This record gives sequence, C-alpha cells and structure tokens, in this order.
Amino acid sequence: MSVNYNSMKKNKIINPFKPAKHKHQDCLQAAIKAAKQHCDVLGLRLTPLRQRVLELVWQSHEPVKAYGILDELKQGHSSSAPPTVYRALDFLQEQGLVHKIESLNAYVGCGDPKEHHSSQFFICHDCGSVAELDDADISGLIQKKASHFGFKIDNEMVEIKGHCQECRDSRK
Amino acid sequence: MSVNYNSMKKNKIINPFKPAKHKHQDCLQAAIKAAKQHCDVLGLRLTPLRQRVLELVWQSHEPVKAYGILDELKQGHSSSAPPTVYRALDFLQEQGLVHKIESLNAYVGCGDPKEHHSSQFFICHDCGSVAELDDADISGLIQKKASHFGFKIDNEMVEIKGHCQECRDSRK
DNA sequence: AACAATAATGTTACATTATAACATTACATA
DNA sequence: TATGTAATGTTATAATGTAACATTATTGTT
Ligand SMILES: [Zn+2]
Ligand SMILES: [Zn+2]
Ligand SMILES: [Zn+2]
Ligand SMILES: [Zn+2]
Repeated sequence: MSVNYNSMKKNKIINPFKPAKHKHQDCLQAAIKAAKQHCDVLGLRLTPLRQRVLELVWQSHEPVKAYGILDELKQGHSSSAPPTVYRALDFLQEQGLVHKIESLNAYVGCGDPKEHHSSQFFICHDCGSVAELDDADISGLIQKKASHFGFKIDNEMVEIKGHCQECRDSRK
Repeated sequence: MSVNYNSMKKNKIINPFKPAKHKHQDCLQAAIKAAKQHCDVLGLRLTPLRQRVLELVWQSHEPVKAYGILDELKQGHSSSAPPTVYRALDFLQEQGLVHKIESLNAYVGCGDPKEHHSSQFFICHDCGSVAELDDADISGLIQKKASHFGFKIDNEMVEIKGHCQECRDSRK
C-alpha cells in the first residue's frame, strides 16, 4: 500500500503568462475585489490611496517601478511623494497583495493574497511579463537541501529570467 | 538494470557556512590565487584596483556593499569614486569572481570562478554570512517546471534567508 | 623608439531607489 | 465630544547606481 504524497502537494500557478490579448480589465477587477475581501475579513483598511496604488500595480502583468507609480499617482493626487507610494506598497506587500521583484526593484500584483505562499517568479526578457508559481516541489526541495546543513528557512526568493513561450513563438 | 542518474548530477557546495573561528586568511588567499589564475588563463588583467576590490569583498563571508567597499578603497586610494567600485565589481561579476545578492544590494566572493554555474544562496539573518550552492537538483527542477510552460531560462536567481545551524545552536 | 589603438582609470555630474523625521488629518471608540 | 491611533502630508536626505567625457596605462605595430 502506497500513498502518493506528491498528489497532496500544493502546486499552484498563482499568475500564468497571460496571452497577448486578454481582457485585462477582468484581471484588474478580480484583483481589486480579492483585495477588498481580504481586507474586509481582516478588518484592514484598503484606503482609496492604497487601492489606487494596487490598481496601478495591476495595470499590466509587468512589474512596475515605485517612481512610475508615483508619477501616475500625481496626476490625480498632487500631494503624492515617495513616502506615499512606499507606504502603500509596504502595506500591500505585508498583505501579500503585491510582491517585490528584487532583481528589478519593481512590483507585481499577486493573484492569490488569501494565504501566504512560496513564490517563484518567471520573468520574460522580451515582453517583460511575469508569471508567479507557488510550487511545493521547488519549495520542498530547497527546504530539504537547506535542512541538510541545518539551515532554517524564513523566506525564499526565486526569480528566473528568460523567454516565455509566446515570445519564443513570435520570433520564429 | 538501472542507472543512478542522481549520482551523475553536479551538486556542489561552492561556499559553505564557515565555522565562527576559521583561518579566514586562507579563504582570502585562496580566492586571490584562484582569481589570478583565472585571469592568467584567459589573458585578462586582474589590475591592482580589481584585486583590491576582490580582497575587500572577501574580507568576510558576509555580503559587502558597494559604498562600503568605496569607503575602504578611499583609505589607500583617494581618487576612488562610485564608478571605480562599480566597474571593478562589473568585471569581477562577469568573471564569476563575485556574485551580487540582489535582495541585499550586496556582493560576495565566489569560491569557484572556474566555470559558470547555477547559484543558490543561503543567507543567515543572525550572523549575516552566506553559503553558496551549485545544486543541479534545484536547478534541474526549476528547469523542468519552466519547460512545462515553454519558458526558456537565461538566468536563475535563488536567495534564501533564514538561520544557519551555528546561530541556531548558539541560541539554545 | 615612435606611433596608434585599446583598455583602464579619473572626474564630474546626475539618475534612481528608498527612508527619516516630524506635522497634519482622518478614523475609531469610549 | 474627547482621546488615542492610524493614515497621510511634507520636507529633507540617504543609499544605490550610471552617463559622459577626460586622462593615463598597456598592447601591438611600424
Ligand atoms: Zn491581465
Ligand atoms: Zn514574453
Ligand atoms: Zn573564511
Ligand atoms: Zn548564522
């Protein structure tokens, strides 16, 4: 009798590479809705400012830069300054609503804020878009390797650069 | 008849977590020697400036910051400026003699510049020191997952934060 | 040796990313 | 309403990194 532990693992695609043409309005709306619910449940305040920053992060599936957000924020909210953006981003990151891509100093929206998860990012050099996995195999393997030398993991960061399927296809 | 492919994989510890007391002078000398040889073989110039920067990176097993290097460089070389450091670091990174830890904006020496390799960094929050693996299992798994959605990898970045064995022991 | 081409470094200025510190305003709740 | 806390405004500055051009050192050629 055997148990297939593998089937019990949580391997999620948090954000796939989106097709070039998709109704991105839906992505954005879903993200805002999820954020509202997340904050509701926890009694946290998704203020207009925070929501606006989240919307700006979700403008696309490409990572956006803090000062880019700031520029756009200023259009309708002249009193914005760097702390305005960084505070909102801090809040959103703490709540798992956005992630920072460390190797780009840029931020992407998370499709699954409901629970903390491991993140593995795949970033296309051509179109700039990012896919996010929550892959228990990768996470577990890293965990296992770490445990071999007695290392206790707090935080795992995996950022992979390369070329997505669609961009490779369109180069043929 | 079976073949143990696993045994054929290249799983290296490029840099282990060092014991608190070890003869670090040896680490440094070995690194400089390896760098000299690497450059000799390829006809590249490990100039005094580049060697000095490499030595400063190898001061310890903790990542060092560019402006920290700059401060020390100025002590014996008053004409140093940011480009001085960043150019030397660029050269050393291209040659695989140092790596940048993206999540810290800091640099560590590499124990194995002889060949390009995958790198997985484990960074201790307590002592600040860094271990580097070149683990084909992790690399291979990420590769495999990427291929599932047609992603072709150029560059892999794995930075794991947590607590090393020694620091955990000394907290008991 | 003289020369030209290239590589490395010097120098100044600036761009980008992020935080500190303190004032003000909005919100919750007693 | 009073009071404390959370959020935002505001100013200044820190930390990280690069552009552009001048100068010097090195290499290879005549
Ligand atoms: Zn979309
Ligand atoms: Zn792409
Ligand atoms: Zn050492
Ligand atoms: Zn430690």
